[in-house]
Amino acid sequence: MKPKRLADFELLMLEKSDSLKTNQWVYQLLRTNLLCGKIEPGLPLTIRGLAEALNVSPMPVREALHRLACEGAVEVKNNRRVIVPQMTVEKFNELCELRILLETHAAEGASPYIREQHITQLQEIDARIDSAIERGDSVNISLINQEFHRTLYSANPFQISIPLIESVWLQLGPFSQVAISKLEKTYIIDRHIEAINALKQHNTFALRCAIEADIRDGIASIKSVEGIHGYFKGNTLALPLAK
Amino acid sequence: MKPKRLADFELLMLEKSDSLKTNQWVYQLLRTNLLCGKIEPGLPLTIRGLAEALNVSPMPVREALHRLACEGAVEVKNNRRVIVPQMTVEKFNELCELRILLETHAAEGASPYIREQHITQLQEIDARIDSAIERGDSVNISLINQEFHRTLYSANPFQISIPLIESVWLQLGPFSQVAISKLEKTYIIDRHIEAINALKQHNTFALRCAIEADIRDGIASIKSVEGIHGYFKGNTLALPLAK
DNA sequence: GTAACGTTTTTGTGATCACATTATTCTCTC
DNA sequence: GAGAGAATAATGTGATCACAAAAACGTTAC
Repeated sequence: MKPKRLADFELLMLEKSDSLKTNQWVYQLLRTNLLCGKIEPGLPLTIRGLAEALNVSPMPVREALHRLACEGAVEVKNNRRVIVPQMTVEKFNELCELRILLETHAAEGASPYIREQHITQLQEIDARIDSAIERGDSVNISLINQEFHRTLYSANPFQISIPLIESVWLQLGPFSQVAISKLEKTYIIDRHIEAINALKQHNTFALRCAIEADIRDGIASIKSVEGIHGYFKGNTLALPLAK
Repeated sequence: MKPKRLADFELLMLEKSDSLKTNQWVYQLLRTNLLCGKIEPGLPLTIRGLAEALNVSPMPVREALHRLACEGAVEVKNNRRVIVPQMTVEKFNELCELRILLETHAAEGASPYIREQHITQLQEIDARIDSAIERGDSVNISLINQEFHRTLYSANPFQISIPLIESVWLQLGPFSQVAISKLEKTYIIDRHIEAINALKQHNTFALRCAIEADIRDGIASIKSVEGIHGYFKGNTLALPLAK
């Protein structure tokens, strides 16, 4: 079997607005594609290859890849090859624990700053998530879900943990998306509503619980995917590609 | 008063070994200087200026600065100017909380993997810290102290929170160092010994407590510095430069 | 047919240049 | 003398080129 190449992949394109610098456009495009699982784990990424695919010079791609490497979204091997990292069971569990640790903390820190406008904003985002679930649009479920969390934590004007949290998301993203896309039916208890209610009451403890439950639900969904173990690295089961 | 310029600063130099790529050398050099407080908060950093000071082309400096920005060590303003970020009271408190959150977690995760060799390694590092305290070498106290923590957490082979922790250190570093250098006498209860004892007994709870106490001691030292409020941004007190 | 070797191609890094944007400095006006 | 505006200098970004290291390929020997 021939190894997959970059050219074989359809990248999700974002149009480039003029206000956006080229390197930021490339960065966001790659980032989104990674989070959506469009670029699958193990695939080697080359500067020139991406530059050609995106019709830009190698320079902005170089910077974007370096930044993604710094955030843990891609992995630079000793050979200075850049690949999308593969997931192991241990890494997955640790990343989940870090999500809970950081996000419950961030939620607690945001709680005192929540105003009416935040509540309505969060409700609006939650409605969009429901709509995406309705359509079975797994990519947008993830993206809008992240928007919900980011909006909540950002209510704290002195927030500085969001970059750390986004780094964890980036490391979990590609794998989660691959797994979730195999899930026919997404059954969801709406923890976001629980969180919003906790915010209304300024009940910090209930908020922490809702956030933790939300994250754990997501983990449980992923773990419920049939044959999930085959998607982890270092497993002898057939990988999806070989099927 | 003329604003300080990059050229006015004596950079702590590191020799460049051949195995090290130029960009990594520049990165580590800048990183160390930031952690040591050699480059003071508020100072604007320019690519060409640093390139000239280090006798390299602008390209490796560009990459190093971008990476540092990604880690939060330097701040890119809207004007695309790069400066060493200034500390606020709120940011400082939040960073300290994050340190405790992440590092107690990392310590707990490392605990089951601790072997005899780790213990002796940690004891050796701790001895070097004592020696640095003896000499009053505040720069090395910080650097070796970080080595202690990093070594401990790295015992866990599935460790992935260290990059996050290092990011927090980088954000705290410049400010802490400036503050600590004003501290004549560093009185230290050796929490590291407490941590090592907890490790020997595989007492995870005691380990968490020792790590948290160690971090809180450091915070208390900084807060005990006379006139510390003057070093925070947005304060009308005279900054050390104007003294 | 398979493994080892040498050649060719590809890749990342560093350097240099061009350009648009932003600071800085100088000059003119009041 | 001080402030507004224009001219000049400096800066970050993107593009292109040169080079060394690494991967991919084809060839040869067994």
